[in-house]
Amino acid sequence: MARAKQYWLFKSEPDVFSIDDLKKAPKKTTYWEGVRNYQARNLLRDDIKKGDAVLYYHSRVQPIGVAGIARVSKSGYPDPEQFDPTSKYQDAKSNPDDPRWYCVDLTWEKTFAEVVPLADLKEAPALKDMMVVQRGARLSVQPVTKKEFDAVLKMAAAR
DNA sequence: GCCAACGTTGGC
DNA sequence: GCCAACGTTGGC
Repeated sequence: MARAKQYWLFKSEPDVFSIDDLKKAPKKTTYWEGVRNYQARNLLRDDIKKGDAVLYYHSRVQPIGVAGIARVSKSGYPDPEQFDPTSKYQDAKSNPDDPRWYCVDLTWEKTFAEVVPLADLKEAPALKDMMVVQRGARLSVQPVTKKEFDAVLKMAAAR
């Protein structure tokens, strides 16, 4: 029985890994490593599944906002970097038999002609409950409703 | 670059 | 188990 597709928002700092970097990556795919927050980890491990749609959000660097769309191409699996001593994401306390951190694979799907800026998201009545517009929302992987997802697509198309 | 808000750590 | 101190995030 097919599970209903779900929607998410992934934050990234574009000077670290932008949506263009994702588009240029081999097979336009990367693994979303380095999430070291338990709430986000739980989503990656338990809830985010292959086929889910993702709003690709650029934080910190102007223009801040949703830059495009990506798709989850592999469901949650243990983040290999936690066991890599050369990685800055290594976590020596994580046990390979019971990994602490998870990642998913993300594939580029679409880059908007223009970033939909955070300021516009904040002004849209349909998005008033969206997590990313709330003050102090730091979760790097956030659930998004279908209604919110569609509203962002519409705003991107209207720009 | 600043700094407020947040999550995590660690002493007690 | 509390909570102060600390490190990080992220909008501005």
